Amino acid sequence: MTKREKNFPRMAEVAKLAGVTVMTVSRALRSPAKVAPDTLKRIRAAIDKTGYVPNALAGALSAGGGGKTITALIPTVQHAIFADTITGLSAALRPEGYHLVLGETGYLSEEEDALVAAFLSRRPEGFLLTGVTRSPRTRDLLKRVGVPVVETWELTNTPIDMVVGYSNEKAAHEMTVWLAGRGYKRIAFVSGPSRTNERARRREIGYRRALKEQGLPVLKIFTIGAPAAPQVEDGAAILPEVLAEKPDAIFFTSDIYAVGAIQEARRRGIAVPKELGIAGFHDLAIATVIEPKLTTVHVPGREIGYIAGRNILARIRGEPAPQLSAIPFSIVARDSTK
Amino acid sequence: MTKREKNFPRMAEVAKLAGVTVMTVSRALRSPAKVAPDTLKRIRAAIDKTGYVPNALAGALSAGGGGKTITALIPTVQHAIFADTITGLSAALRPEGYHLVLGETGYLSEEEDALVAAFLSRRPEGFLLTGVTRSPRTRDLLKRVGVPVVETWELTNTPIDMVVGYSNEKAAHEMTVWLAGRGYKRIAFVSGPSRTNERARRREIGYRRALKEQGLPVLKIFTIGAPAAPQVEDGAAILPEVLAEKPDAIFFTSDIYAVGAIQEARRRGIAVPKELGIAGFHDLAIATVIEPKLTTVHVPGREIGYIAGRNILARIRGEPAPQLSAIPFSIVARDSTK
DNA sequence: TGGGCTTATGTTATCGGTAACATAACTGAG
DNA sequence: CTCAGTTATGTTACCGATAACATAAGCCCA
Repeated sequence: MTKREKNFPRMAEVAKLAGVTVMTVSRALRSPAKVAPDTLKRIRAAIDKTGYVPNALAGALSAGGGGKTITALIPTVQHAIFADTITGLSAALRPEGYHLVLGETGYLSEEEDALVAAFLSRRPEGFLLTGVTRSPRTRDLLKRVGVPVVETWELTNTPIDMVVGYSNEKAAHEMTVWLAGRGYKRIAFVSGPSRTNERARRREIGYRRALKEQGLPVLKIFTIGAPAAPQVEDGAAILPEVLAEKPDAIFFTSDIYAVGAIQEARRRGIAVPKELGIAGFHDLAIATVIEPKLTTVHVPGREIGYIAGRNILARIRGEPAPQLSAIPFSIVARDSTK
Repeated sequence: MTKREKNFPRMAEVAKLAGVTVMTVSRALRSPAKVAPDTLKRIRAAIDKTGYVPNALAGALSAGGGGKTITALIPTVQHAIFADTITGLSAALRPEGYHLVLGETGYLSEEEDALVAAFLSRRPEGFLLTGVTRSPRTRDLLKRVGVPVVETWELTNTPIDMVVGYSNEKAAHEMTVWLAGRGYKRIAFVSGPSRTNERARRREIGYRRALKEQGLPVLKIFTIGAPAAPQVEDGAAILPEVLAEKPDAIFFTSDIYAVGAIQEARRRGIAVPKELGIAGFHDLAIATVIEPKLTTVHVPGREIGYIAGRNILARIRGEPAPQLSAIPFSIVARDSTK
């Protein structure tokens, strides 16, 4: 790649073909009303002929703005809830002509730091980040440059800029209380990799608080290790250990684990929900495919993405946008609990 | 956004702070070996102090290249197979410092045309496209600009540039033959929205060819209408109509439909696979969650993305890359067929 | 000790556009 | 008929960086 773009025609070529200067072509593209109809026609024809596509990089540089892109950093698209978020965001962005640049952090905080810096160099006009816990360095950087930032999937009173999400603690609390209300006494909790996943951590806090309030025993808490997208097998593998605690219900921080556990319970001849209640989190598609259908917490992945997108766009336009948007979750009672 | 970027510090500020010209800063960043160790230290300090992040837009413009981005256009991230492709692509790109710009076409060809043009303005260095059928306008445009393009999820002898995928026709053919081999005589076929989904179309062709070869009757072919990501309910809803054809097996173009059908069959008291065999396509996670576990065609979503990424990068570097990469699929026999 | 070579840094032009101002041609009212 | 106001287009400077070339020290060996 030396000093000239591949085969992209430039505005200058269009201009020459139409017998005008580049400025007139530029105007024809961004404010056609200011160009004589006849000239406009010639320019349009020239654009067609050359297959000209404006260079947004150059345009943005000159206009002094960003490139009409929003950057989203999520742990992985493999997880349906984040895919939902992306779809929601994408839906918010499209009508305004904004593009989505996607980065996967693999649940790794260092990776997020690296990606923020790297993506910043592309001068996005906004950021969607997952979670609310991050390195001070990244916080500072983002604050300093003053780009609209939405943190998602959790709430906090001290966002970098804005938050869109729900309280994972409250959600887990609510589910635990609900389970207690169904008569379960020994409710176990199986967490995702809490070291790298703050959402899992908050859920554990909510679970503990609920047990204390209800006067129920806190059983040994199990944590699934791998900092990656959850796998059904993980849930199956951990079930035996959890059973050693003699729980009458198990609350998993992900439907995926819960499904694995149900399958494993079936293999072991344990009746769900008769002998053992099982609850998940997220309300994924598999929750209604597994038999018995899974009791879980429905979380609004798509709305989070959409609202986040709307808020970022509002900020860009200089309109007011809420610092905190709480999106409601809900308990979905199905057949895996009594 | 007037004439100056928000709060992003510029190289000039770093330069002043370090007591050098911008050129020296630029060098410190891209070829530090050419800068005196002492100067380098001062520059690094200045960068830290200012929180400077290079403006890749300007850099790319000047260097005459693209912005180290690859654009991927997929129907939707909602569908796990495309999420897989994205993950694979992302994995290939990351080590080389390339960024991924994502567009969702919603299975709409016109949307794809619009997105290709829009994304082209960002001067990506490569494109990943889904499928091999597209408007001549888009084909021409992409050919003309000479950007590396990989078309995916199908094969063709006349790609715009490169293809990475497998033959959907062959895959469906193989599954149909396999079903015939298990003794099924009246094999029905339920297609996804074939008007907007060429993959579904090709699978139908494979299915028909197999039946003809096996001397089996072609039953009425059912097509699920909505041009969107498949839903479990669609499969359940269509089952009664399909049953009117008295099939002894049904081959769905997606696991998602197949799962819905299995659930509906259970509701109706039809024994799967005893009275009715059911097969899907894609080998999604739900295929092993549903009971009986689903017989399906395993397709290599992640590999497709990864290989596509590798090929694009090879092209960018001027290395040879295969015009056609066939990635193997496989039949996965489980319990939903006899 | 001086000219050739290396090393470190600066200068100038340029990437492909757009903002702001300048100018030329045309319009219409007094 | 003239001059102000409009409309259509051109000129110049600049966005933030990098390539290519230029220059100034420092170094070495004959």
